[in-house]
Amino acid sequence: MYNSDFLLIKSERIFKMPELPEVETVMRGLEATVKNQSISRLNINRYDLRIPIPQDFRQCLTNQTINTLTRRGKYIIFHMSAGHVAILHLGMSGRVRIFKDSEAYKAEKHDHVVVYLESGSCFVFNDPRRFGMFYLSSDTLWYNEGPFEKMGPEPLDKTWAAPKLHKAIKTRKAPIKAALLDQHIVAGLGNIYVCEALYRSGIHPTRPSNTLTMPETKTLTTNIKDVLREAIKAGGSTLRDYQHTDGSLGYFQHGFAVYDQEGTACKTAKCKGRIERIVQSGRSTFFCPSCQH
DNA sequence: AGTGTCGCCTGAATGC
DNA sequence: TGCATTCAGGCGACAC
Repeated sequence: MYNSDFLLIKSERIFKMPELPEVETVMRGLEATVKNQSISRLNINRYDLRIPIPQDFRQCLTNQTINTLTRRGKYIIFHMSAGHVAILHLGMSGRVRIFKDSEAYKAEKHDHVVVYLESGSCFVFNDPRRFGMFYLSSDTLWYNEGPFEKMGPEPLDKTWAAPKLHKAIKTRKAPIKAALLDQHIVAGLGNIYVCEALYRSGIHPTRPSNTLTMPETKTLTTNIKDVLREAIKAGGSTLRDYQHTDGSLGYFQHGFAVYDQEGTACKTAKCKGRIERIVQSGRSTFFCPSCQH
């Protein structure tokens, strides 16, 4: 049955966790519902996320207006009228559900925060693993606090290009895979898009960061931007689809070239390689040993 | 300061 | 069938 008052923003599969494109998609999906809306009521079902929800969260936000949303790295920033910001991170398993009519809201396991708006809509933050966070800061201070204080540049920013990345990694001995996951070097990348970008660039994930040449770094920055833009585009089309379905679609209708593709044939033309999985600092890395050097 | 490891947490998948 | 084990990983804390 057509169900237009339920919009689901989530990862289709457990291993698809939110990285920059997913967070951007969630933010865009929320925007129309929350922009310039006053919060009439707010339910907090549990405070004990890994980073606890502050005790005054409800009091600080009730009857305040959400002016705008922005994104920084993997965080969504709710800019409130009275100078607060509420900062949301989806962690590993965080999801947001939106109900155009809050009467249609049905509680689910792990619904930690439910925000009711004056329009009659509501949205829900659900996070089974509780690795996410939802906390408060001030509109003038948040940018220089906590995870944002030393956070690296936005990869989709026009000013982020090869020279910046090269400067940041040229003294690093750590594998390029680890460097790209480091939010101090560049913001918003996670395991999936790092694997995909390195694959497209033909760069081996174990390469010490300081061995990347400027041309390789240029290829890498271009591919990082491309892979993120494509994912955001796919997320956007999925969002539109969601409004006419029961939420059975995921963010992406296409798969990944290497991520979770261990043992499959490399998709590069003429390459006879098979995708391998290795573990780097406790995380899976997927790559083609034949065309990544 | 840079680098690596651990713990947090739940649910899906796997093993016996 | 049922119970135990393994695995997934962003981020902060910590050790070296």
